[in-house]
Amino acid sequence: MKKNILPRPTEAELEVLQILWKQGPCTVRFVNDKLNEKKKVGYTTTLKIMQIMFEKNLLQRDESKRSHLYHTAAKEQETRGLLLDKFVQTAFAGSAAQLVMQALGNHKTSKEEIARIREFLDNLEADEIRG
Amino acid sequence: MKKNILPRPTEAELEVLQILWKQGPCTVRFVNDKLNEKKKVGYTTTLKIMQIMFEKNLLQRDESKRSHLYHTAAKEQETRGLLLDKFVQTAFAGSAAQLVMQALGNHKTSKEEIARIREFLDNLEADEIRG
DNA sequence: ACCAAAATACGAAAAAATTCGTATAACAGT
DNA sequence: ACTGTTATACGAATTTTTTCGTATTTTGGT
Repeated sequence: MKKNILPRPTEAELEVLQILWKQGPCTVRFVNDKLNEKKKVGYTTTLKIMQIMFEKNLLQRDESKRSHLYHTAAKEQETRGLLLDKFVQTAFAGSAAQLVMQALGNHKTSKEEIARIREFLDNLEADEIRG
Repeated sequence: MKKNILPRPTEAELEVLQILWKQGPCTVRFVNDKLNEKKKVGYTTTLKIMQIMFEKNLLQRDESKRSHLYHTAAKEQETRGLLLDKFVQTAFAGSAAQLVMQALGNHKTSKEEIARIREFLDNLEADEIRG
């Protein structure tokens, strides 16, 4: 099966994706309202961004109703992975471990989160040993 | 003391920074050669980018010789931290722990790296308990 | 059927980022 | 001092991304 390689979203596009990830399928109106909670942005601007994302296949939409319902084309994890790869490359010279440590250092991480990360590492190593 | 808030570097600028981080102070020529190991890019293009970075105070330079020697204005860690913050915000909805786990999941991390991350977590928690 | 409200489509302006051409200055070797 | 090489400065073209104005369409209420 052919892996559909989607383009990396721009920053404005990412803001839209965040909303769709959180809320599920939305109308342009809804996304625009959400965006405006953070900064002023015109409706047609948001519309255009989402239309472009549709053309790029970053989004799909249900056109059966008047207000189209948009949803993401790729899984949240997939897109984040794509962005992460690029980011590790360009900002951390390819070293994921470096990034991880800096991330843990900067943002104060709670005990619970640290615990979850530990668990995660356990599983990782377990997998590694198996193959 | 006033914290000098530098702008977030663009992608092209980041490529330059990576080289300077790795090599220390460089001439434009050197940076351009390095860049060309990965992709074709004209000398004056690289020059221009670095001049802009100089104007933005992302870089400083020694002009005493004919070939100016450029070096980064901020510490590697500082810049990475800045980029990381933004990235966590826009791609991981502010959750550093999420980012960490995805980073560890995607890139196969070696046992040694995992061990170092564990140590890091130990220290983190120790610090947390103390203060 | 008509009108106001709200949606999409489209094109293009504006802003940001990247690329490069040309002019000019500095230097090295002869 | 002359000449070719290599550097910087500068401006502008190109490309990418973001923003929005205007036209048109759809719909719901009267």
